[in-house]
Amino acid sequence: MKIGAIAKQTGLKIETIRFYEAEGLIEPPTRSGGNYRLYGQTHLDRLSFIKRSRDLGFTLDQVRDLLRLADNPRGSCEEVDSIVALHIDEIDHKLADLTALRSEVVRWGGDCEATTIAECKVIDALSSGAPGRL
Amino acid sequence: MKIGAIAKQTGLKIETIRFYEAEGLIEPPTRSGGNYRLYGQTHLDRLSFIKRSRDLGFTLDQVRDLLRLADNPRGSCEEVDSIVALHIDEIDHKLADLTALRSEVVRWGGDCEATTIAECKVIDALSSGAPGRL
DNA sequence: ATGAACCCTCATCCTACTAGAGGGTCAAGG
DNA sequence: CCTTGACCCTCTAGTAGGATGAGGGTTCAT
Repeated sequence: MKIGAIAKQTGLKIETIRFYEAEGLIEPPTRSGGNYRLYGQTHLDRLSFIKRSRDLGFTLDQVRDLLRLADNPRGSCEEVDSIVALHIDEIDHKLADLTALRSEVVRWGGDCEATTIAECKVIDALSSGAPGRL
Repeated sequence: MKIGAIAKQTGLKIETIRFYEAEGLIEPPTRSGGNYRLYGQTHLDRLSFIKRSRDLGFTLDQVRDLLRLADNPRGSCEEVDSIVALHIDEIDHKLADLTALRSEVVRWGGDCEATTIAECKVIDALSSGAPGRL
């Protein structure tokens, strides 16, 4: 299959697939007479793996590690578990940060009823370094 | 004050301040005989404004807009309100995404008890496009 | 044979900085 | 007077993870 077809099947963009090839995440596929990339099931599997991992928020470096581990069926899955655990930790941190952030933003700008900038609470808060736990 | 001093006062890095100058977010300051940047209260205020806005998660473009609005005290603060409301929306979306993501990751990797890759649930899920609403 | 749809490479851009090379300035100590 | 160290300068390039566009070639149906 050509790159457009595999892009549709995996849900990746064409450019992204070429980017992954340049990054060494997938093997360069064979080429047709007209120099088109031709993919098979192996590539489809690998690209789907990458797509799913990315959708789950793993970085490309983490995906690289997961691929390396997946390529070695006899290996221990300890390392996989630790990558996942780390990722969950990262997500939890981001969630906490975002939640705190939201309440700050709401607190600062949530019910500004001024009409001009001169009276605007938000601008005021940003300007004066108003009280805040930030 | 020199750039190092204002960096300490604002909590910004020196390079970041120079970057903001190059980006046009602040006026180029006067220079000393030795070509050092010399800042005053105006710069301190503006840089603090930027720092606080960034800490609240506004993009540089949003900060640019907020600065422009803040510079015009007679203007309406409607636009400020809409920037803030939009930002809260964005945060809410990210929160929802991250929450969904977390439960997916936990579901896929939360209690893998395998010892080898061949049996590892996580790798399996990533490889086979296992059930999931993702 | 021509037009549309597809593909190619290569270069540049995006956010918001960060890091490093290679040098200049300035005040204090010896 | 000289050196040392802290500070500053400009300029370039790099980061993640692609997106976008220019300028072309290929394939296939009509």
